[in-house]
Amino acid sequence: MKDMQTTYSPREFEDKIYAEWMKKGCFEAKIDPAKVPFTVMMPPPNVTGQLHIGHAMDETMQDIVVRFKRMQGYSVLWQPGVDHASLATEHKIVEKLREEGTTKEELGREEFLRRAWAWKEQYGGKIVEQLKKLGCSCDWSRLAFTMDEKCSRAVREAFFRLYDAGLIYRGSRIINWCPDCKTALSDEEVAWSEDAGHFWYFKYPVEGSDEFLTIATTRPETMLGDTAVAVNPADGRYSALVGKTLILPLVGRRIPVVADDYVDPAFGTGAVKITPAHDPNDFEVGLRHDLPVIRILNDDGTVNEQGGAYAGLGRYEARKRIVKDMQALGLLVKVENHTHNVGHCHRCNATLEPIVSKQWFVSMQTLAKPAIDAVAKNKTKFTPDRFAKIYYNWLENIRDWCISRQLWWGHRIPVWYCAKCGAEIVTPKDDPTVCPRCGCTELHRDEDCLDTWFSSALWPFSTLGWPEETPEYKYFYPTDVLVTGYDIIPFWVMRMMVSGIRYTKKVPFRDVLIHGLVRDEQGRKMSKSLGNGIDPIEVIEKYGADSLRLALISGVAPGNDTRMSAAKFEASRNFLNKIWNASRFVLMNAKGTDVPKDIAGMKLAPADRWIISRLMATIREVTVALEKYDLGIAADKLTRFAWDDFCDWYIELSKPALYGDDPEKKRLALGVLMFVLSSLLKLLHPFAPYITEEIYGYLPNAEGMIISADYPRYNSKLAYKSEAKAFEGVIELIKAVRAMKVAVNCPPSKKVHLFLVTDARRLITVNKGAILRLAGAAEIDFAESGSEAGEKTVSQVTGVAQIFVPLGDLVNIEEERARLEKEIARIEGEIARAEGKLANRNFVAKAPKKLVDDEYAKRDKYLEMKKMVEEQLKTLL
RNA sequence: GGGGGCAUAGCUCAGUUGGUUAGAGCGCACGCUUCACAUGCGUGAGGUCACAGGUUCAAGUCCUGUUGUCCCCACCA
Repeated sequence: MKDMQTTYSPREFEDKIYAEWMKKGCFEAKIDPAKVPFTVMMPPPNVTGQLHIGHAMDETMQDIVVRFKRMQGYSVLWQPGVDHASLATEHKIVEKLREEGTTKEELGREEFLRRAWAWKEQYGGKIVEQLKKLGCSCDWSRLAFTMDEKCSRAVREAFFRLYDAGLIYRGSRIINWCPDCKTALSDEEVAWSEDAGHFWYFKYPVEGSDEFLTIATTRPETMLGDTAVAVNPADGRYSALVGKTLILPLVGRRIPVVADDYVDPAFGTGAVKITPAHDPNDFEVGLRHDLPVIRILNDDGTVNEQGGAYAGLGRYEARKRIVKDMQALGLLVKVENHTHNVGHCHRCNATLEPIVSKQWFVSMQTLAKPAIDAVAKNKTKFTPDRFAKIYYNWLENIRDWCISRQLWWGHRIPVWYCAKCGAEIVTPKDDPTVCPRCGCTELHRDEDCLDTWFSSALWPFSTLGWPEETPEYKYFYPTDVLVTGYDIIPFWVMRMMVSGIRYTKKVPFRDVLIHGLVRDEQGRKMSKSLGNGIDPIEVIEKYGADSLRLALISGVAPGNDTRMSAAKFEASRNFLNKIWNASRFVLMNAKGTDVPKDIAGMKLAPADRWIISRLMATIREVTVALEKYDLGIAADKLTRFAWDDFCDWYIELSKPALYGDDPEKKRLALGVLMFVLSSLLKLLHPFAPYITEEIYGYLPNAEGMIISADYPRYNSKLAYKSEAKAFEGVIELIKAVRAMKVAVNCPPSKKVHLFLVTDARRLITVNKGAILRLAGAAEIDFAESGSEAGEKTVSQVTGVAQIFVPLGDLVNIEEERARLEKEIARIEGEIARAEGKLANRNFVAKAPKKLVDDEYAKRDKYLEMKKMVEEQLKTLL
């Protein structure tokens, strides 16, 4: 066995260890009837995507839970996969085609798709390699893709079932149209921003009079499609005009003035031009008043033939010309600056146009109800539970979901139209060839694709083979926990719940663990335009994957956003370096000593029992925290135990035995060190899999790999509560001596002589070596009183002993007296606080007895301490 | 307009069903080449837990309100 290197250098072993895990099939999910399954579905990253820091956090959280459960003995499936991301991917390919000087239309659908698949094969899946670097322990042999055969079948089946139930329909509605991507977007895909714009006031002449009606608009070009002007029925200013006819300027169309509650009399002029084809509210008004719908824009955002003289102009050019022309006619009243919310394409950021268009929709209301109930009845629980409110909020106000996209990369809508009779044909499996209504064989398939989220919504079961009742599906479904960010609750969580319940009659997951966003050092969102993103792969190269993982979950409360910076990676790296060196220390000394099998049967010293007691407490705390998905708390408890208790105290406490000449004591100390170290490594493994696996490999006779080890379990026989508490007295004593030395400027290297007045002579004698070493003392004498230490002494009262240190000329009597007076003041404060509480009759009567007793004991302890310090002070007068 | 988050040490944040003296990391001060580790060790300074009420024997924690701040939804043309 080679020795460990002096510093933690993750690059030396991380890749090697991952390769070993893969080689041994450590992540493979097995259907094992003897075990309880535990299933997690990885939110599939975009196939063309790069791992960003947000993914890294999401995947780290999943990996921690999954490794924990695997070690606990569950049969774990962590299902990985990637998403075809229809719009994002098609956008990239179109860009590339543009660079080559061609377009998708020129290539044609078939050739375009051939290119897209080739591109996916070449550039896709890079993210899989990045996930491996992070240490993700998913079952790669089951890697799924939302467009693979399995998932495509599920999509087809799901579409058929909804269509068959009348829950999918095709209709003309106002949708969000991206003129650059030339596709519809769902409401959820719209990115809103406050943009500076203008408010143009136009006069529309009233037919057969000299009057005008003034309206205000932010999009003058849409006037080409106006088919009415609306006013509020209660608005006295305009009541005479209701029912009259206006002449739409520039176009000459006769349009009515209608009364509708939708109009806010206090906003603008109180009169609204109505363009049913290009505004969702206007569309509704149009339906109520039976107005014509005149679409004036082409798919690319240019004005169509309805625009008369403006036909062919781009939307902004048309706007300019119309304003100019209105002004020329004297119909422009005024222009105001106006900032308003404008929708943008989440992919290309182009300003969206609301356009009336024939699209496919899923009616959501009936589907939403069971999904709401499932959470209300706790069949699925959100962690933290406040996110259930957000979920309800969405589902209770749900609108129909536009699922058609004018794209080619994706699941083509499985609807055929008969060329002869126009019948719509939808089948669950095979493509139809004959119209069932008229027998015609000329069928045309719908040109459009489904929204990517339609297939993502099926992810928890499509990956398991649904609609087939595969063994995987039966064993691993429903899944246990879904881990994702709060930003995709509406896109994904909600839709998985809806589809899962609809198709499988079961909730797709029992828990939803929601996390926040990773922000930059200044709390800003990371974005390409700001260039403030942190590349997780760079972090891994510099600090190691384990450091990255720890940094991402430490000090973060569930669901909260977190800021990342180099300081955090360094802190984690420093901690892991500490673990590395502590392990190195133990293993260097252990030289083949095995981890003892029966720790309780050994003759343990007080310090041993203390560290084992602390270990047990930590096991319990960490396990409880992990079961509640409190990853930040779990990591904190582990860090405190590892660094403070084990490294700073126990290792130092064990040195006298290790370096002493009693082989039995040495053997015992090594046994405890090995036991605690191996337990610690296991506890830490879900958080920092690489370093723990690497160190585990250095343990003598370590059976296999740490990944397959059992997670440590709390053992009440090893709790040693009262003994551990007693030993805290020794720690307190050591700390007191150190502080005394600092207070009187005694150099640490100068060993002092301790005189102790104490009842705990046995405890101190047993731990004498450790006390001498850690407190920086040369000798300990027990005394009946401080005077035995001489005239000039520094003293301190602790719970276990009264400490006297003769420090000769080093002691400045004045300073020491001041120090003691300060100490008395502190003690008096404590006494006053305790007595105040005890003077409260209600406290004594109503608080739990233990608390009251503790308070009495505390008061008495401080009264005693005060007496002792006062006596000491007298000797200095 | 509707909903939600946050407000705790100089900075970034924890604080697990209300219960000892409110914690960590970084920073700061002083001191340490102690044979695992200076990516370290020891000691310390630093907090009226945003504000005002309330519930309770007991509130950083629960309730109400106020202020500040951030986010999501809605989208007044």
